[in-house]
Amino acid sequence: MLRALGEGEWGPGAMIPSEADLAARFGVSQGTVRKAIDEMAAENLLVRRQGKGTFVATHNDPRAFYRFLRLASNDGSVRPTRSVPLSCRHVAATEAVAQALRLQAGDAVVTLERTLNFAGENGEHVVLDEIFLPGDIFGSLTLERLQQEERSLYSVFESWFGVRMIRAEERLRAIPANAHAAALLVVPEGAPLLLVERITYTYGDRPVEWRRGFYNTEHYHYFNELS
Amino acid sequence: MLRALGEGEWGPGAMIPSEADLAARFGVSQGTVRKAIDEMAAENLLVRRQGKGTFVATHNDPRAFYRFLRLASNDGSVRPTRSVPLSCRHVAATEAVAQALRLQAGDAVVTLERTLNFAGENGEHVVLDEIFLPGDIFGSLTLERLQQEERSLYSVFESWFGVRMIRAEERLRAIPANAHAAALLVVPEGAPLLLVERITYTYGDRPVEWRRGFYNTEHYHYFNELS
DNA sequence: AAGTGGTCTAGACCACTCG
DNA sequence: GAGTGGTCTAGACCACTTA
Repeated sequence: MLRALGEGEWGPGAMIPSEADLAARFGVSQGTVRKAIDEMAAENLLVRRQGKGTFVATHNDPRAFYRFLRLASNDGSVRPTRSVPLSCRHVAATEAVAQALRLQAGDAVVTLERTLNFAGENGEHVVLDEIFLPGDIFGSLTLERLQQEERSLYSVFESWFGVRMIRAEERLRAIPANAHAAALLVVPEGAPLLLVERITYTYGDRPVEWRRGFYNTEHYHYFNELS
Repeated sequence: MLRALGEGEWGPGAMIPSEADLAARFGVSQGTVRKAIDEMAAENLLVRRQGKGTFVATHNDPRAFYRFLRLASNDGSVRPTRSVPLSCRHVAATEAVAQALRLQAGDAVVTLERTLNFAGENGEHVVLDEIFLPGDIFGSLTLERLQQEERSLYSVFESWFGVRMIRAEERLRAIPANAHAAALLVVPEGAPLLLVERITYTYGDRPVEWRRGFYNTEHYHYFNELS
């Protein structure tokens, strides 16, 4: 019911009409609108704020900056992260990339490399990300533009390309570090790394990002809640 | 409101009173009861079944047998698992165990080792679990009794000790296989393994299990949904 | 004070299950 | 057909935010 509207009518961060207005517009009662909004809020599509209104979820909100980052320090300390872009190239999709992004092999793809840094005594690089994005949307991405950004990648993607990341699926494995990752993460070649493969979806379950993250889990870990 | 009741009044798998009965009992309307039940169902404490009733969640239900197991085959195939108990010893809690289970170092603890097997061509052992349980609850656990069981561990714990696992926190790291794990999982010593540390909680956020799972992620992976 | 979401009510009707 | 959860209504009142 409201899903179709959520896809275009109100931009990220915008306030949607009040429950009473929506009820009148759709010819249902306020309680019904309320329930629909509740469901979308449970899916992190909307954010309610009492006394203010209901807003379209956005990665530009500091509260949601690291919504998809499940990394925490082993000793419980919380440090700010910094993303360091390394490369940004325009290539043709390999079979694997095409399958993940539901493209044809050979289609235009933007591939991006970056490390995640945690501030602190040693300031080590903890994550190396290889990111693949469909070229038809992200074709104008360049390393220079990224290097001038302080915000999170998803925040940038949202501002520049209007792509809101809604949900993601991750697959985790333990693998030996290859030479490239070992050099960037400053670990011996062959050292165990946590490989986090992520496919990120936007509205309509369209995959818009494939990401392979190499995590050095010596001082950090991936956390998860099960219920 | 209903939480206090959920802790003892109705057993696992039992049907709770109808929404109308509960409304009368607490002097609120059916809609309010409904909302409370909705919230508990969202936390997997209750299970609703239209036309039948609302039931207390249980690990004995086939639908929930592997609620906490986030392991899937890389090729998408689904195979039944088999748990092979290896040892069951009564020991004194080390510092690490005591902290995880909120006990004092030296308190009685039951430690259990088992592998998880996936049926199939090769029938390999994919997971080695080291499980630590508070001795005051699980003191009567023995290897012999476990070996005669076909059900999941949590299902057994629920039947034998009345302990329902409600939620869990997991921390994941990549580590090199030690000699013990390498032998049981049939991988070279030092091969990368996924270490999944889990603390499992029962009602009242009481930790009742600490588990260290060593996952061989060559043909399987840990999956997760982010939203 | 006006507008927002948050909670609750009392009742209606529907969809599903089972004897 | 009786009993269950599933959905919806129209309205009341409360808590929070902002001007």
